[in-house]
Amino acid sequence: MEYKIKSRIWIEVDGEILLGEGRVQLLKAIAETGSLTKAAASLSMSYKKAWSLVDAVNTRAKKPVVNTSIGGTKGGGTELTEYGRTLIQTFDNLNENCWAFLDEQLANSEL
Amino acid sequence: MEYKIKSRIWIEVDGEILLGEGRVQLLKAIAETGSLTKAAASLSMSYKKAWSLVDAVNTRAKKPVVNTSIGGTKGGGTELTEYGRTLIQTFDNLNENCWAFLDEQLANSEL
DNA sequence: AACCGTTATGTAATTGTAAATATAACGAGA
DNA sequence: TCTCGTTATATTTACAATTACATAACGGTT
Repeated sequence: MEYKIKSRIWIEVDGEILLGEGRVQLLKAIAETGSLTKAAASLSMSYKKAWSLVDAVNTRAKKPVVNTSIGGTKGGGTELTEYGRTLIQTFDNLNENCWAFLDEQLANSEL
Repeated sequence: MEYKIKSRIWIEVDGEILLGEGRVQLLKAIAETGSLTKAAASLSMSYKKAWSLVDAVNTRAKKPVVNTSIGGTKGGGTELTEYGRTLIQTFDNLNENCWAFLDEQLANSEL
């Protein structure tokens, strides 16, 4: 019966989405699995969609966010760059700060 | 080329959406037109969708947000309650405070 | 040279959401 | 009592986003 305030944040570049919660989740799955295929599967997401999301992030960010390799013993793989990791870290920080801020704001309102 | 941070906020009750930006916009249109039909049209939204949104807000809020009347010379109409107006007002305040907070947060980050 | 798991990309199929359409009820005024 | 614009609701239609499927390329290893 209580009101709860929720939010979603995202970062844009040139009016297009660079990074949001879904993409961060995907990047985290890539960091864990080392593979875009496995990351997509772990999120029950089609490979095509996962690829499109990562491609969008990679081309719009100021620096590359992932390194990919094709072929070889393991078939290839996808790994986060150092910049990719700081991007995720910063996003998570912004998000948590935002939630705390909004909770406080709502508590101070008269609803 | 610069990163910009965006956000959307909404208020939930029992895990369901009570009020978000779209619903606030609709309530504002109702306040201006005095009619759900006209409000929907002014937002290029189907009447059915508009009605569903208003109904959801009205049934989940702690107090009614609109008063409706059917029939009569003007056919009827929909008007905001006092509580509806304060709800809108508070939502807009929360939203603007959130935007300002996030802009500041992003500026203080290293992205 | 053949194999394997992966990245990369296009096309067809599906499905879930939104819109369009139809219908009923209401009530003040002419 | 008839009209008119509105609220209220169900059903059908259309569309857009997502998934599913198919195919090619890659490069260590065997």
